[in-house]
Amino acid sequence: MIDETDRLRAEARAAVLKALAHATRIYIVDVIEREGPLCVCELTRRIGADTSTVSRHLAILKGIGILQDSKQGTTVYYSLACGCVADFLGELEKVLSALHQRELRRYQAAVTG
Amino acid sequence: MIDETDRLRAEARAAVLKALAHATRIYIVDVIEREGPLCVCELTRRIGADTSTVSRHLAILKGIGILQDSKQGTTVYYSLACGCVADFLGELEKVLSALHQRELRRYQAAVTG
DNA sequence: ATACTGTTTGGCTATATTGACAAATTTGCA
DNA sequence: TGCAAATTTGTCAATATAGCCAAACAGTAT
Repeated sequence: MIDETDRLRAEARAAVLKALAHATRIYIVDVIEREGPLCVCELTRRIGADTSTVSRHLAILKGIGILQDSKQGTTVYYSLACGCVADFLGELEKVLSALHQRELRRYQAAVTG
Repeated sequence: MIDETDRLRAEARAAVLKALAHATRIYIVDVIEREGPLCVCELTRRIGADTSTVSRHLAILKGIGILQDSKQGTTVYYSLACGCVADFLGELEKVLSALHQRELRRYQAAVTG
């Protein structure tokens, strides 16, 4: 049976991945990483969903510790809680392009017969 | 509104993250990365779930292109389809420990008052 | 106090995910 | 041919997730 340490590690990793595993949330992290802190209303404008929906996505990212918030008046700005996320996104992008390469090769092979 | 390119990138990233965002699946990838190709029955033994459940998790990972399979008799061995996954797991681990550090500091701050 | 803006939360429906069991499939072998 | 082992697939119930609307909440200014 699976080792207890391995199981706990798998669950911790899965929790972080789950927090990021949504197009809206990964977009939020990406755009904040590129442009710096943004408020809920600005993110809502860009995403085009209900404010409440965006707020809930932000709460998830804050909950896991990836984002932090700071209030200025009625406006809440969200920013990255740790720089490590940028490297993570970089590796994710590498995985993505590797998978894409494989996809292309498989397609070539299928066409070539 | 959100840029079309950004939206597509976010969805592609989310798809990969979703495939990995489950304790059982991230465990599977991790153990195969450490020990090499393993068959469904061996993985089932370690995970302790129904064979059909494990098989479905494997199908998800194969579907996104992270794993590949090869049949030997009635046995199916699953292996990593690309080495890039190891680096990805490494960065994930860094994120995790950074979040853990923050957690600790927050705890310290709470105790110290 | 009232009104206004920005944000979060309650409540609900719709959809997706997970996991087990049973049944079907594939392959090897007597 | 027929049995056994390994794996996949059909089906379904339980649970989780996502989204919206409406309502509550927090600041700011009139």
